[in-house]
Order: sequence, then structure tokens, then C-alpha cells
Amino acid sequence: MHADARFIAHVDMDAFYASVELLRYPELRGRPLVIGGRRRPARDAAAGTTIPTLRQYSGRGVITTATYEARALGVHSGMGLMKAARLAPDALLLPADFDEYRRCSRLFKEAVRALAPNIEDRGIDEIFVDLGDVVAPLAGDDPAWARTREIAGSIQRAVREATGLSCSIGVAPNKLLAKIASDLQKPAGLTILREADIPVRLWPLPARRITGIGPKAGARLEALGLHTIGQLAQADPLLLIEHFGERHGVWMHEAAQGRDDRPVLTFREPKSISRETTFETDLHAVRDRDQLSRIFTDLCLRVAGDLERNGYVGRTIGLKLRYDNFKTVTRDQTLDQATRDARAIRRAAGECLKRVPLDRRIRLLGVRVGALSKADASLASHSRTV
DNA sequence: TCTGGGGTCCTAGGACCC
DNA sequence: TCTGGGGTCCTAGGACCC
Repeated sequence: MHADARFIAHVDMDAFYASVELLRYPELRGRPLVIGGRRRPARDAAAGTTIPTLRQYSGRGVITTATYEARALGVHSGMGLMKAARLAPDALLLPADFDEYRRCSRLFKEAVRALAPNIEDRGIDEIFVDLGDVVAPLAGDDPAWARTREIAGSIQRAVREATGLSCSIGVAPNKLLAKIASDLQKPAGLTILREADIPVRLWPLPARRITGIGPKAGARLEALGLHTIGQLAQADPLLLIEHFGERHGVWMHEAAQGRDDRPVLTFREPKSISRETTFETDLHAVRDRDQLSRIFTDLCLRVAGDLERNGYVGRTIGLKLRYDNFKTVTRDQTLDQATRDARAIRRAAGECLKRVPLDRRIRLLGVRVGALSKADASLASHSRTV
């Protein structure tokens, strides 16, 4: 019965961006701190080394990370900075330094990989780890779960040694449960969630805690009187299918039982590469034509650079535009031949732009290249056909 | 002055082919 | 001439995640 039992860990860095900044500014430890907003304009440099507060910020942007002290004041990631400033005017604010976060990210992943090599990347601050090979000798027995606790503990120590940062780990028979488990005792938590624990530990949680049930689905479940994962597990699958469609409904019901057989994927080819930017102030298609055109060209150059650096070419060129009322439209065009040339991308995206209404002011412009293939493979097939 | 930037996956309709 | 399926590609939008 237990022959197929898996041991999956989810490793989640605690308040990652903010914690990296605290390595640089240890004197800020214990104070509410949020990361977000744009890089400070040069003239502010005159203010010296004083860290600005949310009160002093004006402009667009959202919080990307809040320390636990800041969360206690009611602010959280994704919240607009202006709103956050009203809730916590004295919280400190630092702009994001992605180069440094990426450096720390590499360090933490290398530290884990040295102990357990089967790692699935889930972005800059979290990974899944298949502990199967590491635990294998006693798989299925209770001592095996005791062994996973030891392994998870050594992963936490290795990450702290490599980076000075703490992480929370959940270990479970699958990715769904491991992800939920890692969140149960943050920060620096270590939570084992076994199949037998599902009724007591999973079912009381809100349905929203299932990764994949977001704001919309969560609200619709609430409207059906389904608040907890347990209620979702006990619901009639036909009711869920009726409201969410065959596929989504069945998935929700399975997830609520704690069932998930997705494998840990150590590598995936990217599907698309994109760049987008939100303007400081909304731009007008005609009045700000020159400025828009410069930004547009720059986005194409950056996407082309990303393609080049990563060795891909793409056949579908896409444009994204967000109006001042936050409505977003996209257009795309598939070319005969894959490209990574900035001018070709600019030309195709320019065609897309002609198919979009330009009667409102614009707050965001984005360029995407999809239908990717490896650059060398494509060039090889090209030379064969020529 | 509400609402960043980089992604994935799903759906659904139309074109087109067999 | 009418009816009908299946499969694939393309496009647009939306939900969701980190």
C-alpha cells in the first residue's frame, strides 16, 4: 500500500526580500519594513542614509514583501503603497534590489541541492524537493517520516549557513499538501503533514489556502456556503462541476481530499518571455506619442536581449496595454519564422498596436514573445530548409 | 494619485483540413 | 447537396501564482 508513498518538501523563504535587506541593515531588525516602489530618484540621495517611511512615498507601486512586524499593522504584499501608507505611515520602505535577491536565491537553492538534488524551481523564493531518494531505505514506515524531519532540519540549517536567512518547510506525500504545510508555522517552521493528518489539520483551513483557489473562486465558494477545505471535501462533486466546470470542479474536490499526483519537475522549457512597464503617470496615445514610442522600442530591445541571453527565438509576438481604468487588452500575431530580432519584434508588435483602441489614456505597455524554441535548434532547421 | 512585473494554464470561438 | 465529426492552429481574455 505504501510502496508508492512520496516524500515531498516545500521550502519557502521567510519574508524573502525584506529578510535580504535586513542582512544589509541589521539595525532595522524588529521594525516594520516593506519592500516596494520605484528606485529612489537621485535627488533623494541627499537625504543621506536615512531610510524613508511609507508616509514620505508618493507614486505608483505595490508592496512586494512586508516583514512580520509590518504585517501586524495590516499591510501585506500586493497592497498599493498609497493605501499601505495610510495604514502604516511610519513603516520603513526600501525599493527592491532584484540582483541581490537573485544572488541569495541561487545560494539557498545550491545549499538545498547539495543535500537533495531533485528540486523544482517555483520562483525566486521557493522550491519543491523530492526527498524520495534521500528517505528511500525506510519508505512507508513511520521511521521514514522521522527521518524526513531530520532531513528538513538539516536543509534549514544549510540554508541559514549559506545565506543567513530562515525558511519554512512543509513535508507531505504531495506538492499540494507540502505547500500548505510550509505555511502553517511560519517563520522558521517545520511541519510534517501526513495523510492521516488531513481531517484534523487540512480540513479546518479556509478553502483559499489551496493553491489554485484564488479571490474569484474563493468568493464563489463562500457564496455556496463552502468556507473550509473540509466543507469542500464533503460537497457534492456535481455541485462543484455545475459551478466551476468539469475539469476545475473535479480538481477542487480532489484537492480538498488532499490528493495530488503532480510530479516534481526538475526542468521546464519556458513558454514565453515578456517585458512590461507601468508609467509614472498615464500617457496619451497622441499627445505623448514620442515618449510612448521610445518606451515601446525599449521594451522590444529588452525582450530581444532576454531571448538572446537565454538562447531562444519566438514565433508569436504579443502586445499588452492597460488603460487608465485598469482594463487590459492584448493582441498577438504569429510570424512565419521565429525571431529574436528587436526590429522584427517591434514591427510585429507595432502591427498589433494598430488593432487596439487608443481612445483612453494608457498606464501600462508590455511586449511578449511566445511559441519559443531553442535558438540553435531553430537555426539548424532553418539552414536545412534554405 | 488604489491596483508591479514576470510568468502559466484554461476556455472558447473561428479558420481550416481531413 | 446536406450533414457531421475530429484535430490543429490562432487569437483574446481571465484566473491564478510568486
